Amino acid sequence: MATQFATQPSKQRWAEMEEEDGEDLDFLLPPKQVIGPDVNGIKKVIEYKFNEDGNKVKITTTTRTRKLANARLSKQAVERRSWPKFGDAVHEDVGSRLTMVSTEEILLERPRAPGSKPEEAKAAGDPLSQMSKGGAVLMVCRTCGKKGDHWTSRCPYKDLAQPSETYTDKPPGSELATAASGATKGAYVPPGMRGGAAERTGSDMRRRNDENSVRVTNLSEDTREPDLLELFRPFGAVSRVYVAIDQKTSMSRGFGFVNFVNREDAQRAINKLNGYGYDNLILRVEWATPRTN
DNA sequence: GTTGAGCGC
Repeated sequence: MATQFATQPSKQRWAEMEEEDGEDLDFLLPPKQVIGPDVNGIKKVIEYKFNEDGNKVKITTTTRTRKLANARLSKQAVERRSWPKFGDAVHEDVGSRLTMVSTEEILLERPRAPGSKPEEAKAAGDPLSQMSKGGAVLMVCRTCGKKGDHWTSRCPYKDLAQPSETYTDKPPGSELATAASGATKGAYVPPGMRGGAAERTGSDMRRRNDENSVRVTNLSEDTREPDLLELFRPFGAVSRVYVAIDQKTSMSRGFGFVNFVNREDAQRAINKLNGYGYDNLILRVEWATPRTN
């Protein structure tokens, strides 16, 4: 090759010619042909090109024009186009095609965007304090301030008294005590947890927190521990949140546990959140049986 | 249908 160039410097290889002067060779090709569009909207374009090897190639492109797309509309759709215009388009010609672009601002927020929860929880500290947060959303619960999850009327916390934080601030006969005792019926209470909390002595209350363990099942697979904490925190001090993770797939197994410092808070959470729709699923919230090891 | 990890004298 090198010697070729040396003896015949003006002669170039095909490949090089095509790269550098390819456009100039187009005159060697037959002209581009356009056929149609026919009655069906089919349009054919026949072109000729040189391929990589320098050979002439015929390229046929078949396209459908918009006319065909219209022709394929249902008869009803076509008929609708002849209807008189109404509304803002009332002054338009019958045959005119008018597309209205809404200027209304519609803000959509993914209610549970991945990773949004922990920061939000950290920043707000408490879901109840999120009420003061600004921002345009479609749905903001006026009771708990949670956005995009439920309306005020569906809020699981809506008729909930302030969560109890300590053991000593609950006078007997208060709304809290009433709610706790009234809600007990129907729900399974493990033997170790039976009996009113008010009757408990100081030593009973110093039980391990695991005793106030609440099992949450039917969680959506993208529910994480911060989400559970956010969901259960309004009922009272939460000592532990756990979401079971499949070791193989590292996906949620759809259940978890929440431990409350106070048993009665756990009971109220069970009463309020069992059967509560969360992420399109109906939660099951019950007392957890002690873990077996 | 659905009930947790890991520690290791």
